Amino acid sequence: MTKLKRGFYTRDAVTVAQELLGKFIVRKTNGHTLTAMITETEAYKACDKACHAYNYNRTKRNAVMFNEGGSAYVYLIYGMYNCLNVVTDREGEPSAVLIRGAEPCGDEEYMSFMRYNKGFSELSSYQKKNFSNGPGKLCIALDIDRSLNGESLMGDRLYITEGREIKSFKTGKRIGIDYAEEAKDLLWRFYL
DNA sequence: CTGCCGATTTAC
DNA sequence: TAAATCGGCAGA
Repeated sequence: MTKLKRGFYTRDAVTVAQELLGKFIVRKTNGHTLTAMITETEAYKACDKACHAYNYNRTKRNAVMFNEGGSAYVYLIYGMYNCLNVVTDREGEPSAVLIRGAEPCGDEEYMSFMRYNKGFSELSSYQKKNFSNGPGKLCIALDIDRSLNGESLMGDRLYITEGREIKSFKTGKRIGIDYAEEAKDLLWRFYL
């Protein structure tokens, strides 16, 4: 599968969020190549109160969001979970796409041990259903943490490739941002 | 330095 | 339904 190039990422976050559906995340770690198909995304932009870089406010944490599109933004939430984002748009325009969910489709066995410390075939149907259907779960399965913050997606450790052809997708309000006032009703969540 | 709270998950 | 658990950030 072809690795996505810079030009894919240097566009508006909402566009990138929609087009990321069906693409494959590839993560190389400890000699393993883990793969998962993206099934759910959310867009975040500077004009949006739910965004870490709202109003172009720059902090130590969100610094990579100001980069040119094409790197990873990984942050810790609730003190214990990592969330993977894809930085989008041009340099100086802080925006990103949160990867909220993905379906395992390559080296499930290794991912299963990362997540549940047991083989994929031993998982209950409940565990399979909840394998990587949330941002924190996804990062556990793919062995992603803040050491990958700022990592180039054009590199070899973490990147995204062309994927499945998507005929249609659903749209909704973003999750967990009730504090964001008027921005909370934006339909910037996309899923299959 | 203090204190609040979050782009969540899981277990009770 | 609530606990777990800690870094980021604002305000003093």
